[in-house]
Amino acid sequence: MGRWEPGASSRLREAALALYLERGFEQTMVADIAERAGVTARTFFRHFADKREVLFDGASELEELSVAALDAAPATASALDAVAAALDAVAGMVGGDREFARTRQTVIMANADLRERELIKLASMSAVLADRLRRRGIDDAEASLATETGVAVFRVAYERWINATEDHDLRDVIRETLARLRALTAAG
Amino acid sequence: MGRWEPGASSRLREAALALYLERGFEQTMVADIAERAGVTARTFFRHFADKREVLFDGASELEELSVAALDAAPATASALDAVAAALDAVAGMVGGDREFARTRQTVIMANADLRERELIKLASMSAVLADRLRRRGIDDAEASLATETGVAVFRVAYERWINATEDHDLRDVIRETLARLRALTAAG
DNA sequence: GCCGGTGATGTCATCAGGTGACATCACCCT
DNA sequence: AGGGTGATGTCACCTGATGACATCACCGGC
Repeated sequence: MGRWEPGASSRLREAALALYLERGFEQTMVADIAERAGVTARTFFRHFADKREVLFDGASELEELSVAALDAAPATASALDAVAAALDAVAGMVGGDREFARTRQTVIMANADLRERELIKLASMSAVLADRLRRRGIDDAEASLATETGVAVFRVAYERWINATEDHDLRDVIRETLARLRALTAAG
Repeated sequence: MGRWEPGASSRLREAALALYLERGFEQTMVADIAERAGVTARTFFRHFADKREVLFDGASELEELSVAALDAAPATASALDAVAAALDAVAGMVGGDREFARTRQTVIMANADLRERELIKLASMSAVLADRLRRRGIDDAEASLATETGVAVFRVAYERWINATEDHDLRDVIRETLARLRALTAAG
């Protein structure tokens, strides 16, 4: 398209991840990332809304994927089962490369701003999924409760999956965690 | 203490809330807040770590309160019941002034940065509570799952409470929501 | 009653994140 | 060949945030 090396986005993404990992998020300046990617700082902000977004720009695809999976769930499925289907789809996409997930998580967990961003992405997904549940005729509060709970399950499962010594399938960990939740709530 | 009017913190807090409500968070500059409070911008940052924190600085007290409530729960209580006790304590503190909660929520929901901060405060509380559960001998994953789920319940209940036409007791709404969660997970 | 310590504040300088406006240049299409 | 298009560079600027240092009222001891 332009006179420059193509793939500025990917180069910026890689440069940012590498630098965030090497010296930490705060210690990395946008100018550094841009320089390593061979562009100017202004160009960085044309590709990513802010310094954090470079680690989260896959979230919208993930959101679409999860919505599709939820919509594909049978109409007879319970609210929680529909959410489980969505989580399964997300896990299929995120659970492929555990090594990558681990380093990404290392970077994110090392910085509060990045943790905040991670949380709001999940919250956004929860909101979108809840909206789809409502369109299925599910009660307002019940829809929110189902997706918020589902996201809680995902969060716990994801962390377990990342920190486990053995390499399980993320989808299995999610299923186990969901079963555990059922036991937990039944016990009371 | 000083030669100036005392209570700079509260004045800054009030000024900030008022301005965030009047013209929005982003449109409000720290200099404006400081001016309305009769101090300089530099002083604002001595009282609050950043522009958002002025709306969340009660969180640490809330965290301590919740921990105390959880620790006070009987040793025989289930993980979820202990978390419920903590939520009950939190609700007792934030559930007092619904009008204030509503305006505060209006400000927060109008801005993504503020929503992020809100999320991480709850996540932090979840992490702290999970740690206390672990000290009770509760399994690692189970502890996280219980507190994350509890926070999910709180979030949904809080929103319902704020948007309800009638003025219920937040603690009751939480109890109802928790009961609903049990039904939801049992149904699957 | 004076006197130095203390703590909150003011002042100044500076940096980093982020944005708008405009110029530039390769590529494509006609 | 020439104009349109889109990505980039360049420049100016604002705002959030922080460090260093000065200042001044209050407090306790002498």
